[in-house]
Amino acid sequence: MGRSPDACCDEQGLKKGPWTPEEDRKLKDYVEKNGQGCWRRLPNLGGLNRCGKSYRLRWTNYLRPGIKRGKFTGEEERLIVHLHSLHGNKWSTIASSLAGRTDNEIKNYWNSHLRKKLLQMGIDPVTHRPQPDHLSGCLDISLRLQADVIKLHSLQKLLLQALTRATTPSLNLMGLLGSPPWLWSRLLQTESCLLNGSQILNGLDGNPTQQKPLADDDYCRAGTSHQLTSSSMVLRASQTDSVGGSTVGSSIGTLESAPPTADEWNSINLDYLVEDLGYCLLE
DNA sequence: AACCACTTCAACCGCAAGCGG
DNA sequence: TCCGCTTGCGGTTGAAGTGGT
Repeated sequence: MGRSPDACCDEQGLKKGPWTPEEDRKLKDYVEKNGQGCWRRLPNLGGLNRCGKSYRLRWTNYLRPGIKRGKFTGEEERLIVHLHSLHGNKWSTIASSLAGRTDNEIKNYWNSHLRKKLLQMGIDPVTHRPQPDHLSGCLDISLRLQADVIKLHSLQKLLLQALTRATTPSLNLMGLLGSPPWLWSRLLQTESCLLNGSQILNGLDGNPTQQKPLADDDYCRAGTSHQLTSSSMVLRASQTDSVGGSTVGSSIGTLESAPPTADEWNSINLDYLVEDLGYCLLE
């Protein structure tokens, strides 16, 4: 299908390089009068002499109404990371979920900012999974920054909601997160009273729950385990916080634990949830 | 002030999909 | 079905900007 590479790009005499304000004005005037499309057939626009691709790119990435310029918000950043975990480098797909942002802008922002941020967290920006070599470093960072209790509370709430929804029989929470079962089991044991649902813990790893908090020894083992994942990193942070601060308990106590609908459950991406948690800890 | 290294991002390039003749 | 045109997408480039020495 198709044909060999676009011949127009090799044509001689077509202007390249940065657009001048005058060129922008002419292109904008033309599109506003005649509408977009058929870029290849655009006339010279009274002096403009560029490749059709150049017209389209300039219009869609810069001149089109509704383009949002400027710094990405934290919410936009998290959304991009989330969508990238779902769609990979499908920049146009990602851009369709961010009003006013172009695929090119998102791609640039990913390559210059977000990718590095994830690497800094020890998360592989391609797979969105932890890089084993960096896990211990992430632990230190996350624990240092957990002083931001309010932020942590809301994130912890999300995590606990997800755990609550894991009662859905067809799901295997352990398999989804890839965390060592003993770590999950221990965490859930200590949080069960807050969730008021210790029964949901039974059967997750096949072992009956025991109401026993994590010991320091467990943390040490977690920090040195090669199986440790970003999820357990975050869990450790939240666990420490919940043990040390009573306000966490009261906050979590208000959680609604109504069973989710199938759609609600399907919309949950636990990998993203965990990644997002760690991501916010680094903000 | 001059130089260098690094970062950012607008723009380009090659490719592939969609579509019509 | 085939062919060629047009558009859209994702990777890459390089000029401009920034910060450090």
